[in-house]
Amino acid sequence: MTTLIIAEKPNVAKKIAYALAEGKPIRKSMNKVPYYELMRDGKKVIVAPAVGHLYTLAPKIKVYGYPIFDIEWVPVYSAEKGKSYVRDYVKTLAALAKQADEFIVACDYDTEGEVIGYTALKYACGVDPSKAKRMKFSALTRKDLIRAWYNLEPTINFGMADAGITRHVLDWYWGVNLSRALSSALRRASGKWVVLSTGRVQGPTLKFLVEREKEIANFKPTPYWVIRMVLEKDGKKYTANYEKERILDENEAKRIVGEARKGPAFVEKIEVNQQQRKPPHPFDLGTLQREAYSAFGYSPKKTLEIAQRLYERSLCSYPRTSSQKLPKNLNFRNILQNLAKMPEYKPHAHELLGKGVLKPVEGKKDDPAHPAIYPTGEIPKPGDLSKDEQNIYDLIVRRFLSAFADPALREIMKVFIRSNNHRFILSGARTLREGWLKIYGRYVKFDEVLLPTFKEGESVNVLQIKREKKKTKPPARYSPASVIKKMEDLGIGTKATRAQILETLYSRGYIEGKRKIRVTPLGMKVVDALERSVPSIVSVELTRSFEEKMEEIMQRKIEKEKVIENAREQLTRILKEFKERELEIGKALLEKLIDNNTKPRSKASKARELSLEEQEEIKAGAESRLKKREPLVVGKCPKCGGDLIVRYNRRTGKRFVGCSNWPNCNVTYPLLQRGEIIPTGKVCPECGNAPIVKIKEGNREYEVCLNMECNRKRRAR
DNA sequence: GCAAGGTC
Repeated sequence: MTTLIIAEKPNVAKKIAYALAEGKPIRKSMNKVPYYELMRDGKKVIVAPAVGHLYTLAPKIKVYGYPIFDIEWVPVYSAEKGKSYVRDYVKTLAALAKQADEFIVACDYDTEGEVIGYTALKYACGVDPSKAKRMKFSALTRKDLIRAWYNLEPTINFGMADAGITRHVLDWYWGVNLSRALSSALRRASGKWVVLSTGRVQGPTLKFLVEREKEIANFKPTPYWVIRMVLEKDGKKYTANYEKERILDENEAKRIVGEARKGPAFVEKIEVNQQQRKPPHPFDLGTLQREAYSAFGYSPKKTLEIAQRLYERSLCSYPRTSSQKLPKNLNFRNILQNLAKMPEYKPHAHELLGKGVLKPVEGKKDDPAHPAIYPTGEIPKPGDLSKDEQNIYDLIVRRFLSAFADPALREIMKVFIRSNNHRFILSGARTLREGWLKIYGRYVKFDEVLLPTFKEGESVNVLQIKREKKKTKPPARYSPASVIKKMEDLGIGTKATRAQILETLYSRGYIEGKRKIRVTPLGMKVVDALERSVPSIVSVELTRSFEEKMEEIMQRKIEKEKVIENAREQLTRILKEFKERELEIGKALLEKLIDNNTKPRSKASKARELSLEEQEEIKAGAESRLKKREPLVVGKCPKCGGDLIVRYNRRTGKRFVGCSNWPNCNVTYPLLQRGEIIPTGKVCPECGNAPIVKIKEGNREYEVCLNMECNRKRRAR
């Protein structure tokens, strides 16, 4: 008797083998694919891995037309580029199956896992899937795996397999046929062949990006006013805000300023509150992707790739997880002791080890197959990690450590200042006890606004009360990180595919912009065309209806053939109409202008907007993020003694030097727009008050006095 | 050449 256990991936095969072996399993390999042999209860057991899906759907007929419904399962290496490594896994499973007379599927217990097991049995092993048993476990611990071994399900879960197969078929029917239809329409109208695509996830994702684009295009800014009080205490200046944050009427703002100016101003009330802030929950993939984006500017795809490399080197746990919880039986103490071998984590790890009880915070989300992402305790050798890997590793380690740390304690202070019949609020905040911020503080930012001590009733030295005109802003553009979040919230795509689907939208030319995503005219028109002809493909409701059907199939309330047949009929109708209107749809895709909802922009404004955004992207670049908080100081202000710093005009993006005490001090100097600015610390000897800066442009360097009226000449260095 | 879903 030999039993073959099929796991979803190599690492899981290893874990199953080690859990079930009496003693140690023997690691062998075939076609460079690792597998394991062991004895259990007098039986020889082989544990071998798949690598995710080994089979995929492909059309039986290789002509590029539509509609196509005649599809079959084929090995992924024959259907997709870059998947040749899968061949070795299929070959290995096929060979091992010949030695076996009992088969057990031990893939993840979900619909995709069931399909992986089903197709592996049927096509790679050449055995009847109904002959196989099922190991069912929700954690990869020895205990769970042994329990699963002794409580084998007599068959695989055919309801789940059918639901999964149906999902594959429906996605293929809708996605491939509509992608072909779009591409064909465009070719009909333009004579050119451009690959267009859409699908159950791409469609709604592009749609919500388009909606945001339209909101921005249609946005009409409305003016409002804010009122501020600048006051002085112990020689320092503070700004208090009027209790009503926005005033929509300028006359009202004027009246309030006039009345408030009459005074007298005094401290009416002081409110001090303390807040405990718990550490953030352990990382699921989506949260790691967002954090890596905001800390380092990495795209979600890049973060997943880096995390996968760390995982392959055993430095962190499996990254494709939606769990925010750490397993209870994980040896936290051991991991902390190992992390303490690295100098940068040593003090933190030691402090936590001294706490006695190690109980991590956890988030709400869970994942049946994997825990949250944590460092395994394996230590990278110095210089082993690239900069990117080092960054992600640090993020994961610090997030893990801080989950065990004490809450931070914050103090929020509000000083209510009354002037005549009006009230202003001066707000302060500070951290009283750092707690987890000591470890993770570099990746989160809490305001530190220190206020001096005020007493209730004391009079306030008001320097100025003024109104400022502001404008409401359009909603912000999506970033790659916020797109992933939105997809999560809508429940479309999976943790493992969202980043990749976003990349597809870029590669189709539907969207552009590294940090602030803009929908291109092509992207706008694709959504417009689909909305008119196939509205369901840009709606999240399609995913919802798939899910309902899958649930019914799992519960054996409906047959998968029936669901597939229904989709086929529905699509046949839709695609027939699409084909009849192909030329018209293709012409609409070609139109130069975006649809009526978005105004065409003038050349000038478009050019300015793009360049501004590009500048913002560069400025907001990951490397400059930390620097941005510390502006470049080029000298002291001759008028008030403040710092002269390099600032950027919000509207034009052009740089200039201004005083850090703005708006109380209005000293500014123009700057050349090109070249690196290097402070010299010198004051101009000619005019005696403006700073001298060095400008470095390529290989040229020269020093200039910032004062335009000064006679000092440029000096080459 | 097309989807979305696993995975190295």
